[in-house]
Amino acid sequence: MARTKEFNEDQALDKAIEIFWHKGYNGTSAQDLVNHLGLSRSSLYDTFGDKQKLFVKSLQRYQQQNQDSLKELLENAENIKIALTEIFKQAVVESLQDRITKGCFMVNSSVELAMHDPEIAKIVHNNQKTVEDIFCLSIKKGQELGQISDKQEARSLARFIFNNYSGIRVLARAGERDKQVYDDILKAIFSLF
Amino acid sequence: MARTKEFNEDQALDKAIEIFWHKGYNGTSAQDLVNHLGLSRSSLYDTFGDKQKLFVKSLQRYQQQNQDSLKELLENAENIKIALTEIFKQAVVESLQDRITKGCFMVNSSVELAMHDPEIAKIVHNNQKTVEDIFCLSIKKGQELGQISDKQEARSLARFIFNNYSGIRVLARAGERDKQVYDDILKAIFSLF
DNA sequence: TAAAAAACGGAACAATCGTTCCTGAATTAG
DNA sequence: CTAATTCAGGAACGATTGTTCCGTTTTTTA
Repeated sequence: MARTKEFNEDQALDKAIEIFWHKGYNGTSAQDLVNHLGLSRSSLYDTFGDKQKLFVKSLQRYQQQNQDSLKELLENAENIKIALTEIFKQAVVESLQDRITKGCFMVNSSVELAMHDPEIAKIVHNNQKTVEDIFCLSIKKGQELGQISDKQEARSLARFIFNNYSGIRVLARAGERDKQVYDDILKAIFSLF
Repeated sequence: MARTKEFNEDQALDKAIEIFWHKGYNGTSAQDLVNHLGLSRSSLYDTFGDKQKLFVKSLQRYQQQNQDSLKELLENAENIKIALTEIFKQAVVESLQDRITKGCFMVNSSVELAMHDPEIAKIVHNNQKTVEDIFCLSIKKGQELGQISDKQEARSLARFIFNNYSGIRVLARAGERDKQVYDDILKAIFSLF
């Protein structure tokens, strides 16, 4: 009876992620969304409700994507320590090649919105806990395998890793383009493992 | 001949820092500024030009205040390593007692604006360089005094410290209130020194 | 073919945005 | 006292904000 949906909702969400990530929530106007998603105003509002709902969906999708790839990367790793360094090196590569420096969508949203929007705060906290747990489990495994020093508790190391990941993403968002700066930080971080 | 200025410009700037810090640039309206600074719309615009100029002046003042106190703290320290841990412990205390979690005004501004406002980007980069240098000099001194391990280069450690400071401020901004989380991070950081 | 739904384009909404301008009162120094 | 300047208050500016609504076209399936 009815016409079938033409655009893929997830593809639209990926577009939304891009522009929210780049410009932030307050910096992105409804017109920006229309232009970037390639949808009409009406379709956009019919499909996603309003700007805030669209943002929340975008952030949740981003979170899921990142957690999945992180999990996969660490679970399939032969050497946990090497895998962790690879994750950071990858973040550095992205930061350097990013012509429009976007940083991390989750970090950006934390800073901009967590404080004023309880729904965003919930997502941020959930992300923090989940990522921390992923790190912690892997580090424990690495310690059992003798790949990572067990001088420090796994939980402490996981939180430490998470903290430095945030820091690096802020650095990238601030526009740092000197590879040496990142390399210095990475050197210090992984001298601990 | 003329009436003298009644309000102190620096006091007004301190008020501006407060609200910009709390709400961000885009989140702070002209009306917010009028209410919080206690100035009339006209006085505000006569004195500071426009919103962007006021923001820049606020951020510059914040930067100066922080760099001064950081410099003083480290220069007067007997033991550099202890002084560094004190700086971080202080940041944790502030993060925990901050009922409205503000994080760090400089970090917040980096994330929100550095990418879209070249003037802010300049301030952010200048701050990064300056703070890094302050850390680096002190760490060198600490290494010469045998208070800090010289296994790592001072420059690398300075950048590492800066990175973790950013991370912690993001964590605070995101609303983290569990002291154990901060303590775990600090423990890991300073096991390196 | 007819009904149902999807999508578009665009007009229109009230609200808020940053900013400018004007008036009038307050205060100062000559 | 007078001229100059600083404030407050508020009206008003055009622009932009997020959002709603309507009319039309397109596509689908029963």
